[in-house]
Amino acid sequence: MRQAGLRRAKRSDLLGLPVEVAPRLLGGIVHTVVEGAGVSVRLTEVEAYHGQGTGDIVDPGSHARMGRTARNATMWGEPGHLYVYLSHGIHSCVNVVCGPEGVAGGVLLRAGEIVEGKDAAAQRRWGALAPGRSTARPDRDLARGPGRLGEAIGLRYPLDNGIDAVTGDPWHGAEARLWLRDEPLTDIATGPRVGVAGAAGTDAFPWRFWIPGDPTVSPFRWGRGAGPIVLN
DNA sequence: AGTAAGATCCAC
DNA sequence: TGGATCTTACTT
Repeated sequence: MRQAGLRRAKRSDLLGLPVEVAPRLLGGIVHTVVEGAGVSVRLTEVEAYHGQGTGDIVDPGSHARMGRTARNATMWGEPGHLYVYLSHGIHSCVNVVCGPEGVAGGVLLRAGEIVEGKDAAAQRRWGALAPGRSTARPDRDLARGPGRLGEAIGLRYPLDNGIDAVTGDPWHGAEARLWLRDEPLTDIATGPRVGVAGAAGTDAFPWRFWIPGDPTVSPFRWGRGAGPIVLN
């Protein structure tokens, strides 16, 4: 795969704080080959997550906020690997690990546009079109949301957790490669993270980054039971 | 050992 | 708006 204006990510590209790395991933591409099917997604929405000891303040919305555990171990490892976790018992969500080894951090891939392998992605997402469903789902929904993106590119918890997206080395029969823009985007929107409880999901942590106006960006919804925090 | 909540999605 | 579905982490 060769894309104009893009280059393969180097591990050093991902050494910084997640909140600094996240916007540089926008417009980049994650390419996977899983069970023989290649799919590429152009990233349009991401979120930064730190950890205990990462940056000036602890990120209360991070899986790594309490320190290293078996679950979040990948977040503490070498940058450029993918931290894949199970959300709500159903969805495999994907992060690009960043920060130096020994420091927790990652960027959640929240949404993107499938630019290669749409048929394979649609098969994974929806299978054969269900009888009685007359209209095909729009391409924009293939990877519009972190659970949908993970399913579209075929990465699964726990099998693919830890796969290296810098080298692209095979990992349990799958491969993943990360491409970055030669020139990072400059027109980027930021705001509070989606589905994150408490102060971590407010403007106190404007760590969601997206490409303004892109139709594949997920719709913003306040977390369940939460609402906008109105300051006096 | 029991339980509550979770970086979500979909249909009603 | 609520149910699915299961892992993790915290409580007893």
